[in-house]
Parts: sequence; structure tokens; C-alpha cells
Amino acid sequence: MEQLSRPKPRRTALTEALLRIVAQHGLEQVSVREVAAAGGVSIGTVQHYFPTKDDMLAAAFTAVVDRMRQRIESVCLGPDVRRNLSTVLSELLPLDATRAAESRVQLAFAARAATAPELAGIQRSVLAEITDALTGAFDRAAAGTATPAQSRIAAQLAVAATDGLALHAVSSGGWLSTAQVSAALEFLLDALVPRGPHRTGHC
Amino acid sequence: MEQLSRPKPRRTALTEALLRIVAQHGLEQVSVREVAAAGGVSIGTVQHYFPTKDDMLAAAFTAVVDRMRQRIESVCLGPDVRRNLSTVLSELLPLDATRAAESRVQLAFAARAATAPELAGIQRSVLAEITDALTGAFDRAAAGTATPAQSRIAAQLAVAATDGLALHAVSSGGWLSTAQVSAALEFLLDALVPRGPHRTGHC
Amino acid sequence: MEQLSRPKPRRTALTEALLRIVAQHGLEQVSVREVAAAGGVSIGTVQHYFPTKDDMLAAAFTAVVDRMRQRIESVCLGPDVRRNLSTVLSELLPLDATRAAESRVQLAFAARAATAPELAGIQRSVLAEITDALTGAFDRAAAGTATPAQSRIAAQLAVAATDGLALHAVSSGGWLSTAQVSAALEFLLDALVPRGPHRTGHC
Amino acid sequence: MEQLSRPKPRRTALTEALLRIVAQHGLEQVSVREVAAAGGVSIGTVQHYFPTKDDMLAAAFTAVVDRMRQRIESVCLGPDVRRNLSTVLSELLPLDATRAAESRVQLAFAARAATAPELAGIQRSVLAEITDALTGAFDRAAAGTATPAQSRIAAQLAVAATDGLALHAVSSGGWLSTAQVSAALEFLLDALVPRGPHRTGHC
DNA sequence: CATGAATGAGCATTCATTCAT
DNA sequence: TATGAATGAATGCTCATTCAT
Repeated sequence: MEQLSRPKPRRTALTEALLRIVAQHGLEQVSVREVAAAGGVSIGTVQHYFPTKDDMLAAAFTAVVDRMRQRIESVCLGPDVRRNLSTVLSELLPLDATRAAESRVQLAFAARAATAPELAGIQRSVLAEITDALTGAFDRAAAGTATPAQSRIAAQLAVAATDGLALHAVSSGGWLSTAQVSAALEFLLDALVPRGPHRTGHC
Repeated sequence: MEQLSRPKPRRTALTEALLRIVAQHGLEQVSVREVAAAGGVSIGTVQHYFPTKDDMLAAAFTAVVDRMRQRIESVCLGPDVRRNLSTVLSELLPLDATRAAESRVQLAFAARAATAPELAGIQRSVLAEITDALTGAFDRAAAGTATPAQSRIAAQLAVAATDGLALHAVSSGGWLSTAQVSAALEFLLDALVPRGPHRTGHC
Repeated sequence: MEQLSRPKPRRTALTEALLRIVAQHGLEQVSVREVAAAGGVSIGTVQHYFPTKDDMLAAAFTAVVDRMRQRIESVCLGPDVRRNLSTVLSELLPLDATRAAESRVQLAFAARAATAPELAGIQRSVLAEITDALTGAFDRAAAGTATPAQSRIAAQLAVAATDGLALHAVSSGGWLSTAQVSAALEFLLDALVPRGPHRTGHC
Repeated sequence: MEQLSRPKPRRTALTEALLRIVAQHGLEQVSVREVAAAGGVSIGTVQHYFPTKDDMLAAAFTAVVDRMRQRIESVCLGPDVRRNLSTVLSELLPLDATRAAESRVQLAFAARAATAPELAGIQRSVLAEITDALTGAFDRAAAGTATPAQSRIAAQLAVAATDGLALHAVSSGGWLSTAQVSAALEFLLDALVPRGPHRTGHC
């Protein structure tokens, strides 16, 4: 009756509170207590929405992945495939405060996924989705000079390199600057894709 | 053959017990109790060697890094730079059970380093060391066709891509096979370095 | 007879359990575990009511002080001021098992208050309250032959002497008998206040 | 061979370190660790001199009592008994920083003596000793107008009042000033002993 | 829908003590 | 005489979870 369009504001607010904690203090600092405090509700309320802590973590990881998907989908894609690749992958790099927080969150969940099968499933699906999309892009960029298998490997490599750069950037306390991260990504793309003609995009 | 004279100091045995736990169940399952149990000593003994848990974690991370360093240094290097790069970086990939465990450990510590400055310092130093070494290799491989700055970027990219592949392999529950991981690394090196002449190494 | 309707709130039961431990084994034997056991509840329950041990101690000290206040207020006061002083101060002396326990508790908290500011605050307020009351009594007893300042000093002295007697009685393992304690108090009052006429009180 | 006159400097240094801790942070903060640290020796060394913690505490309490005895004995006694009483009892009051520390220590041990029989024994003997000495003084001061039993009660009262004043002063966080404490003691002595002639002492 | 009482296992850490050197 | 290794119990406290309301 009261909430027609926005489905579950409370639940969403809680996952966002959780992600704020992860970005700032790491996944190991997440507790039902902390989430309740950060969300301004009681412990019981948190557990009303998420019966167990694992449920809460899975929901938060899903939210992260969705957020990332949305960000990638909303990117302005033009006719220049090379540039599109750069734009999309840059979304995964910690080039500003927002994306840095996102990267820390992603890294935290990925690390936990290494020993938590239910999180590994989520990770697997998002990797598959991104890789599939990039495979198509590399295919188009190669313009027939590469086999589909090669395009797929290129895509896997590109995503891995991007996540690896993000990993190094957020885990080394500033050893890798944002400029270096960007440069490394461009260096990779230059090696994988011939830079296309310089056209003005239409968005 | 392995340990005749020195009965392996207790301190080392404890960090190894810790790393076993991390590889199997993740960093969040590490507790003084668990380490004591896995090391076959009392809780008090653990804390005799490591006054705080953070001390213990830092010592373990240092041990991991040292182990990795040793492994890389003991790699058989031949005259073929391209092949050397492949050999060294493969040591960082989870291509067998041992290296998979190592990768899970590395990932766990890297993730924690994102919010734990003292671990970030260790991470930073090991990244710097590896990158420096690889920079030299890329410099030699380029044979004058690349600036030192370009070699450095290539090195950073190569390490990042390797760690990113390891990250995806261990965090996605088998979505990336060892064959795919290897192929992606070779694909990267092919793009960065012209494959040298096929000489027989001498070790 | 005692508790028909209200089943005595848990929180109160816990402070009483704590005070029982203090009276028997001293403040240094008080632990969350012991209080939980003595109160017949789980550790978690104790810490539901008292988030920290200091909270628990402060609540218990406050309870002691309140109990003492109630005891003093419920004392039968008659027209003979000298006798009233004796009656009230005797309530602070360990003349029977109940008051001996109370004295041990008071002493334990007073000693801790010497290095715990939050307990010192409670101690200060109860001393101020008792001293104020006694100052009035000494004033009336002097019947104009003493300045207010002198009455105040007399009150401070009387309370201190009483607490000192209690201190010696409970800390010397029976060196001071209850008879000696009583005699010393009467000796003090005789020296400070002329014994009034022997009237029969009306309660 | 090396240490002829001073008997056990190490042992003494340790009890003094312990008493420093008690004066500053209370008896409950005393641990073998802390004492070792404060004394600048290893834990093992502490336990070489004091096999158990109780031994250490008993030795420290004995040291306190001896120190107090020495202080009282070294007081300049003159022909004016009333003045002598005042001088001796003032030594037991926290009138300066040194004596305040001493009072905190005394109070801490007295409180523990309430539930620790071996400490109660020490407390009992020092109280007996002081009371005996004061009984003689009150006897002389009364000059035949009081029975020995009355003198004894007066002595017990005087010591108790003094300790009670010290208790209130150190446990109430400054509620009782040193001036008030002194005034209360004089008030008591005025009530118990006729002030003697004002002679010049000879020391 | 939301709360708070209650639980008991688990946490890192401190403790006094024993023992070999 | 002095040290440090080793122990295991105990500490205060946080935790996820269940349940009644």
C-alpha cells in the first residue's frame, strides 16, 4: 500500500550499510551488530531480513555485482571498439574514491569466495557474464583475424589483468598510482587490439 | 633426506600450521586456538612466540612472501628471456595443488592488506621486488625497442595479470581451468614479447 | 511472605549475586563467570544487563549504597539525639553477620575507589549525604554551644571513626570484637555529645 | 662477599616496585609480569625471589608495615603527650603525596586482608602494636583519671578514627581535604585528651 | 514488522606457575 | 643467580542465533 515502486528500502539500506563497513574496515569486521548499528536498526531487525549471517553476506555480494553490472551497462558505448573496451574495463579499476571502495569490496568477497562455495557461485556467474560480453568485443575488434577461442582467451586475460591491477592498487597501500593503473590497462589493450580510427562518439 | 639434524624450530612450525589453515579454510578461520591445535602445542606456547594475533599474521605473511621469493629464485633460468618470464610467472599461478594453496593464501593476505596497513607494507615490498626483477627481463627482451618506462609498465601489467588470473582461478570454484590460466598467460606474453629462438637451456 | 507478585528482576538478582561473592571472597574474585554462576544465568545474560564489568561493579556499588541508605532511613529515630547518633552509626558497624558482610563489601569498594574514579564519585556522594545528615544531628545535640563548622567536623570525625572501626574489625581477623567496636563508638559519642536525658522513645 | 651491609637489594627493589604499582593502580593491577617490568627484571627472576604471588604480596605488606613502624619510631617525641599523639597519628594520614601513596597501599592491603587470612595476621599484629603504644600514651595523658581499659578503648578509637579519615580521604576523590583531615584528628584529640602546657620540645 | 531477552560457543589475551638450563 | 620456554586455566568480551512478544 505504502510502497508501490521501491520494493524493499530497508533491506537495501542494510546491504549498503554492510558494504560501507566492508569498504572501510574489511569483511572480517562485518558482524550483525555492526550492520545493525550502521543501519540504525536493532539486531533483531537485521535478522528479520537476513536469517543468518551468510544470507546477509550473499545478499550483499549480489548487490555489489548488480551495482557493477549496472555501471558497466550504463557506460556510453560508441563505434570504436577499442575505446569501448577501455571504458568498460576502467569501470573495474579503483580510479576514484567510489571505485576504490568498490574494488576493496570486490576483493574482500573474492578472497572469501576462495573458501566459501556459495560466494564462489556468484563470483563465477559474474565472471562468465563479463567474459562473454568482452569476448564479443574482442571478436569484433579482431575483424576476422582471430578465432573465437582466441577472442575468449583475450577476454579472460583482459578481465584478469584488470582485476589484478585493482588488487595490487588497493592492497599495496598506494604503491600503484591511478595513473600507473590506467597506463597498464592501455598498454594491455594496445598489445591486444589495434587502436581504431579516431571517431567522435554519439553519446 | 629432508630434516635430519635441525628439528625445525617451533616458531616456523606454527606459521606453517597457520598457513595450512588459511589455505584450507580462509584467513577468517585463523584463531590462536586453531593454530595451537594445528601445531600441536598449547595456546600459551603460541602466544609465547607471537604476543598478539597480528604479530602472528604478519610473521605468516612474511613467511609466505619469503617462500615465494625462494621459489622464484630457484627457478632454472636460461638464455631465452621469453621462456624465463613464462617460467617465473607460472610459479605464481595455481597450476597444481601446492601452488593453488599458495594462491589462496596470497589472496587472503592481499585482501586483508586492503584494510590492514602493516600487511600492506609487506605486500608493497614484495610487489616492488618482483616488478623490479621483471622490468629488467622485459628490458632485455625488448632489446632496445622499448623505453625503461615501457618495460616497467609491462612488468607491472604482467604481474597484475598473473595475480588476476590466480584470483579468478581460486575464487570462482573451478570456472577457470589450469589450462585456460596457462593459455591466458602465454597469450599475454606473446603479445608483449616476441618469442625468442628455440634454444635448449642448460639446466 | 517475601515475594509474591514481582518475581524480583534479573538485574537486581545479579547485583545481589555479585555482592554475595564480594562479601565472601573479595572483590578480586568477582568475574563475569562467577556472577553468572552465582546468579544461575548464562554469561551472555549477565552481559546483556551489564555490557562491561565496570558497569556491573558500579551498579553493585550503587546498590550497596542504596541499601545502606535505606537501612539508615528506616532506623527508629526518637527525641534523644545522642541515642539516634548511636543507633544510626551502629548500622555501619559489623555487629552481626549481615552487617559484617556489608562492611566487607563497603571496604572492598572503598579500596577500589582509591584508584577507580567512577567508584570514587559514588563514594563521595554517599559520604557527603551521611555527613550532612549527621552535621544536623550534632548541631541539634550541641544546642547552640558549637559553631556549624565544628558540628561538621564532628560529623566527619564520627563517620570516619565508625568506618575505621569497621575497617579494623573486618580486616584483622577477629582482633577487634563486636563488643570492643561498640564500646569504642560509645566512647567517641560520650566525648563528643553530652548524654541526654533518658527518655523512652516512641517507636 | 660483594654485599656486606645491604642484605637483599634485589628483593627489596621488587617489593618497592610492587608497592609503586599498588599506590598508582591498585592491588588488582599487581601481577608477576607488572612487577618484573617495573623492577626491570625477568619474570623468572621475580619468581626466584617470590615462589608464589602470595609470597610476594605478603612480603610487600610486611615491608609497608615496617616502613610505617620506622616512620612512627623516628618521630620526635617530646614531653607533651597530647602533641606526641598528634604527631604520631598524623604520620598515618595522607597529608602529603608520600603519605597519600602509603595510605592507598595500606587501604588496599587492609581490604584484601578482609578475605585473606595470612594478610589479616599481619594487619592484626601491626594494629596490636600501635594500639599498645597508644594505650600507654593515653594512660599517661589521663594522669590517673582513667582506667587502663578506658585508655585502651581510647587508643583503639584513635587509631580507628585515623585510619577511617585516611580511608575517606583516599577513596572519595578529594572530597576530604588535608586540612579537614587534620582538623578532624585534632578535634578528636581535643575531646579525648586535655591539651597540655605549651612547652618547647627538645628535638 | 520489529524488538529485546537469553544463550553458549568462541574470541584474543593475561595469568601464575613449573621446569630445564 | 637468573633466564626464558612451556603450560593450561581464567579473564572480559563479542559473536550468531533462537525465541517470545
